Amino acid sequence: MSARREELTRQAARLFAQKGYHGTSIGEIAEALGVQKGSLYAHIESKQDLLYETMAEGARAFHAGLDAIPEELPATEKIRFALRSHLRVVADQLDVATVFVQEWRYLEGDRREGILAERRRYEERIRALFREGRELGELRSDLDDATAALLALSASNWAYTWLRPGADTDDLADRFYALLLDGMRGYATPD
Amino acid sequence: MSARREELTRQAARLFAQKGYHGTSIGEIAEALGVQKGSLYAHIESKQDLLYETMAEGARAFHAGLDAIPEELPATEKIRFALRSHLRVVADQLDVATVFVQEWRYLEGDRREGILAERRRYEERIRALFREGRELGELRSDLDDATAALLALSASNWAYTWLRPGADTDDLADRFYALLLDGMRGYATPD
DNA sequence: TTCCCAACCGAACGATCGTTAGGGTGCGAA
DNA sequence: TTCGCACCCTAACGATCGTTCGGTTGGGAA
Repeated sequence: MSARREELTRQAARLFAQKGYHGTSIGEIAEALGVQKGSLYAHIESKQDLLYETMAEGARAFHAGLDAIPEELPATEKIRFALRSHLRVVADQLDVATVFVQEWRYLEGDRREGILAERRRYEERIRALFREGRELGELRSDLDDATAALLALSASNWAYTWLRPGADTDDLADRFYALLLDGMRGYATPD
Repeated sequence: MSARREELTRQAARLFAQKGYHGTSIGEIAEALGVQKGSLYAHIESKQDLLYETMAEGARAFHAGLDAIPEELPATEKIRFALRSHLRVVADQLDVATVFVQEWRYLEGDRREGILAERRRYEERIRALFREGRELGELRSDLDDATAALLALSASNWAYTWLRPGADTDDLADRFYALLLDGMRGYATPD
């Protein structure tokens, strides 16, 4: 993929994140590149291509974050690292993450199913961490791990709306982690 | 507001939630009402009107939920009721809530500022509950209430993506509440 | 020096968009 | 019986949309 082509995808992701897929015209993307809109079709076949590529990049980034977590860590540590990874992806690739999280429904055709499958797989990988934590006794035995994963994933998925680039996402993830694991009540944190 | 007019707003909210504001055409809304698209302009002045009214209805519903929480309750109970209220609004008015949460950025003009102010005020009301809980000693004294509110609000705001109408939202809210307050760790729940 | 090819231009295409205008219909109040 | 009004239709408007196409350009490989 040529440098120019990557610049095109980057600008498209930026505009899709800012104004939405349907709210962004091919003309605007071309203008961001300093080019006539017809010229874009030397690089792409359709506007959908740009959406798909941004989504694929998002899926790749989120999964790569989980892949980097050492298998031998305790389940709770894996959860902590998963939170860190997720927030870091959002902060570092805010445009891509924003599009990945909220523009996927405008994907059409076969590609849509593929991306949706990647999204489901990501959620399942997170859920598995909580299940593992419960089964290994690191988390309470009566934990409803589906609800727990839902809570953590929901909070993470919402992050694109308030995370600003440059934030200390590791620290923030650790704060989330501490709240989720030990709770907010006064008596819940023995030292 | 006439019955026909309310039906129009309802259908618009449904389509905006399903296909997005820019992804929904006036023609589609008209078709849902069994009417020619030009006929809609006997009821509205512009497509923006429909978006604004859905947003305003969302703001009203979310705030009304908080208004109904008795002032004399302990802060932690208020938090539990706030979670119940939020999830109930999402489940009962899924279309309106979906639009309120993710289509606000397509609002234009003065109305946009008004709706944004209502969104900020809602977040501030939630944050105040956690602050109150900490100050009254119901929550741990070292609680980072901004982060705590962010965590709870993020999870709630994401609910429109997975909540299905007819779900037992009170039960789900209580499960979220229990996880947030007491944590997921094994030793964190004395009886 | 020739050739290739990625990149872009300029102009146009049909389709669809939100909106407007003028006229019609039927029902409830006066 | 008349009137007003809510509601709808048909037709068209200009604007903008995504996309196509033949032609041009410039720099690196041969």
